[in-house]
Amino acid sequence: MVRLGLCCLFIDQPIKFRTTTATYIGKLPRAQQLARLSALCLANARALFAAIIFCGANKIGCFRVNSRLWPLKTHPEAGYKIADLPEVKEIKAVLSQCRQKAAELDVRLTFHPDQFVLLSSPRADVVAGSVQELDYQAEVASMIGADVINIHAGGGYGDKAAALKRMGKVLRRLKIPVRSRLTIENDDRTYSPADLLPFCRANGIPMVYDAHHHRCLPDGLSVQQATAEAIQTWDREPLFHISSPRSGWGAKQPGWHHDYIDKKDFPVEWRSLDVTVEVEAKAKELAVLRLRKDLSVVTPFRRHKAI
DNA sequence: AGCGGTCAAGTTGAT
DNA sequence: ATCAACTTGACCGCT
Repeated sequence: MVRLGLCCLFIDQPIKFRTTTATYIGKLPRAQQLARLSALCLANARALFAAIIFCGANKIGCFRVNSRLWPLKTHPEAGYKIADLPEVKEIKAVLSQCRQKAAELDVRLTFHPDQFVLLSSPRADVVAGSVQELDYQAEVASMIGADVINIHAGGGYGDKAAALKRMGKVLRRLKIPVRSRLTIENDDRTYSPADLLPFCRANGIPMVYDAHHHRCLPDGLSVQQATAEAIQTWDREPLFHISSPRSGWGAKQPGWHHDYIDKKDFPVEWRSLDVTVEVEAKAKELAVLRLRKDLSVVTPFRRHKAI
């Protein structure tokens, strides 16, 4: 019943996503920059195709796509349009194959923009950069058929209600490809499910429920309550996150991720649900495969609702 | 081939 | 003040 998801990388499979640095790219003439970036984008498109094949063959029903699939896409100097890359046709063709293969194998695709994407920041430049990054990820998401772009609510800035209000105003200005995919996840420091659920309901944003973060930042809601309320915010298959603490729940840093998932950390309330659970564990595909074995959950042939 | 230094970005909490 | 974490170590340049 539960669809397990793999996050971004492999440790055992020879599937690698490549990247570069702005410092290195900045030393090249523009034509060489674009040639280099083009090669990376094409290599990453092919790696994504291989990742989808692997997931399909191993009954991993979801794959989270690396934010750097197109490296430096929104960088102020090195940034580029995909149409400017010499191999744009090949890149688009492979990504189209990714979409088709993911649909055929029922591998759900998601994005999780990194920590710099903050719609609640009081700084206009931070919000503008965040929107640019979301536009980029939505461009790729549209090409490959990904239905989720999941972010955190950001910092508290000493006044969480004001921060959420700022984010609410930004939401109304997002373009459809971003807005229709955007989800918000509870984090382990600032925003609990109780903080986010009213906001998500009011704004029609699905909430990604992370049970590990919820344990790190409790709010009076039980796992069962948070689960039920999170599901209510979704108009398609809900998305949850699971991870285990590196050094136990009593450690100073329970938020740090372990290599694998301790099956006791997987909420029993989730076992019979039709949901996607992304596995955040450093052992990557090995952790997903071990967790499925531990849970004796077989990913069924069940399609999620695409956008 | 191996290894050390470096990498765009924001915010938080530990040290 | 610095650092590590965050969805993730990868890459360049020197030896």
